[in-house]
Amino acid sequence: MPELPEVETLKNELKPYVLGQVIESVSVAWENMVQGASCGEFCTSVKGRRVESLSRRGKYLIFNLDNAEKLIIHLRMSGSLLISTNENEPKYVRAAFTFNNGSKMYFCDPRKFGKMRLVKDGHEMFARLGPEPLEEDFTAEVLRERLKNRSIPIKTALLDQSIVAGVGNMYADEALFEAGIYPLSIAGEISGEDVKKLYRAIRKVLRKAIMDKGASISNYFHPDGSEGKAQNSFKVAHRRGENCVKCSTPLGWQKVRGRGTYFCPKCQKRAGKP
DNA sequence: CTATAGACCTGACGGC
DNA sequence: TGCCGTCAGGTCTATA
Repeated sequence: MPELPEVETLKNELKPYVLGQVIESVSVAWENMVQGASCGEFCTSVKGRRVESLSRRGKYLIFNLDNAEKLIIHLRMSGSLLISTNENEPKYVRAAFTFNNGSKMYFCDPRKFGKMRLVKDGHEMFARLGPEPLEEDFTAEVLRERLKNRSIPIKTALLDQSIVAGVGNMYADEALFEAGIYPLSIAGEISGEDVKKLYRAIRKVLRKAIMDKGASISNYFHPDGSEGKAQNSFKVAHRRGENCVKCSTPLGWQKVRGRGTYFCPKCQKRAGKP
């Protein structure tokens, strides 16, 4: 489920359940999801810590703990965090946190790609992440500079977290459609005008998705079991076989560096050199 | 340094 | 029904 809008929504929706709570215990069913320490060390260190605040960096969800350590969770492809206040346990539970009010937070993940780790404050975990696309310091000029001299497809560049943090496969496709840019355009060859369009498109698409509380596809649910509706506004992503909302041309699909890519072959022109 | 396959995992779905 | 191939919202690693 996780791209920036989904993680941002998750952060907001988890707050009422976890802020101020003390983690009484942790159990881990899939040990490979713990990084940076052994499973036992991880559980021992987390136990007894109070959650002071939640934050987000790129697609990482951060639990700021009362001892200045941070519990960092990445949901990767199929992870979700579910809150339960009763005995019902969801499917695919890979780790479970029990809070002092009796509620539980389940880290569910069918594909077992999700990761979590505990880091000290000031850890350089995020050193290589690019700018936050919704922050003020991310400008069209910054984007242009980061795409300069790159000979990779723009679709691939948008997925590179060191260029911009938080954009994933769905919102990369949506942003490129919004900007009218062909996904295989070479990143470094895109004109200044088109980079501006792309910059605006990225922010527009992400903001809209956050207002819609993220996308719920592939059985993803919010912590309380509700669903987001961002997918209902998708114009190209996951719309294989449908027609373009602007020009009615059948949408295209192809793999770009291994990732399924949806686009309109008519509206999205190759940017820069022909 | 940059760029690209491969690896990590499981489930759902379409075709035969 | 079963089997097989493809696809799924991500990122790390090894290799040119």
